Amino acid sequence: MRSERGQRDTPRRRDLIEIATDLISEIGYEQTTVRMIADRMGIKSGSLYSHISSKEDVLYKIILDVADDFLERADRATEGVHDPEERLRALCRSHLEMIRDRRPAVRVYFDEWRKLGDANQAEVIRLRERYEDGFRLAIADGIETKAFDADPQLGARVLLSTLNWAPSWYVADGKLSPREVADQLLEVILRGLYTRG
Amino acid sequence: MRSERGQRDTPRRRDLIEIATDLISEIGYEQTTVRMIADRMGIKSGSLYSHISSKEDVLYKIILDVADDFLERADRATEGVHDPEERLRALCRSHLEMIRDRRPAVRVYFDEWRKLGDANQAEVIRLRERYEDGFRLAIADGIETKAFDADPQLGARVLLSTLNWAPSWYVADGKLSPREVADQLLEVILRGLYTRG
DNA sequence: CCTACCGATCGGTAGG
DNA sequence: CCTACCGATCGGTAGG
Repeated sequence: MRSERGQRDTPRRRDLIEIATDLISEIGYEQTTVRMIADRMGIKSGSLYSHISSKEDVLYKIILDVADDFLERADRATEGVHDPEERLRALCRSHLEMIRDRRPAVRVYFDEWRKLGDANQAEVIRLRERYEDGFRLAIADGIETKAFDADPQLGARVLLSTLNWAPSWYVADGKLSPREVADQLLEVILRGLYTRG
Repeated sequence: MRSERGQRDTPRRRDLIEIATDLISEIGYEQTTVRMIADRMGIKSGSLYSHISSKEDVLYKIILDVADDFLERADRATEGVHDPEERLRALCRSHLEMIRDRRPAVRVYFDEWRKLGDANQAEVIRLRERYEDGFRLAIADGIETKAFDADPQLGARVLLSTLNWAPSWYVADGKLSPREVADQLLEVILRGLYTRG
């Protein structure tokens, strides 16, 4: 039962995860060695294994945490918001805020999830689907209330593609806030979805 | 001078590149070993080096070729087309055709370009920028001729994000042709860019 | 294209 | 958390 110690959430383990997140986001999961992580922690590589059970465990922890955070933020942002357009706006803002707040972890989430084993990968996909369904539902609702007019799948595809690609173009340099960017983005996309009539 | 032999474009070398493309697209660059490539060619791993000079050379060849192909197809597709909207339509169709025709190589292009060394990476970025500029120019032209009304950067961002993310959602399963998908996509995005007046 | 091998490095473990 | 190490595997080379 001693291996359970490695799974508990201790401050030292959190350090490890944060250091690993930075490294993996910079040079990739495969190129990040357990020795690099240990070096930055100021310990020997063998000592890592009193905090973790394997290298993949670290990756899984990082990615799962991002998936959860995306979902939690989305839930909080849309709490009590019923208008479909306002829901979409809140979801987009929340998404961009997440990128702003946790850029390295978000990069790992998008770039490295394929490196997980099959079971872990399946869980991440499940969470991502649940997250994206929030967007799809808001768009479908918008169409039902006759505010939008378009293939809901197509509209969701355009919006989610733009958001999923956002780590490549959205730099939180202080010039534009997540709120402003989300509003600009939705101005174009919603106008495209609105019925002409 | 003997190492030059490894750089020439021979049928055997083309086999190697194709096999490597499939492997890398399936399991990633790092996980693909020179021994796996050699196995699929039916030779020993050491013998690979009469065709290539290094593993990264293979990756660079694959990615550079995709970047070139994207550009060539775009040039051909827009030859003599002057209307901005028609140019955009041709560019989108060409992009989706490329994904349909060369999916594994395209995946390597999008997923693995960061694994290249700095110099090679810079060249790939240069070509990608040139490719994307074709889209940006068409949108800017559309705005200048008063057909579109929006921040050209924003419109290009939405369109290019959707296209760059397309390997994740566009499956050429025979149901929808690149032409049909491009038209549907542009219907939403262009409507979003069109001025209300 | 093969045999035979290289130095380096990898993730991970045993036993303090 | 350390020392000391493990078997495995990596990309690549020499010399046919």
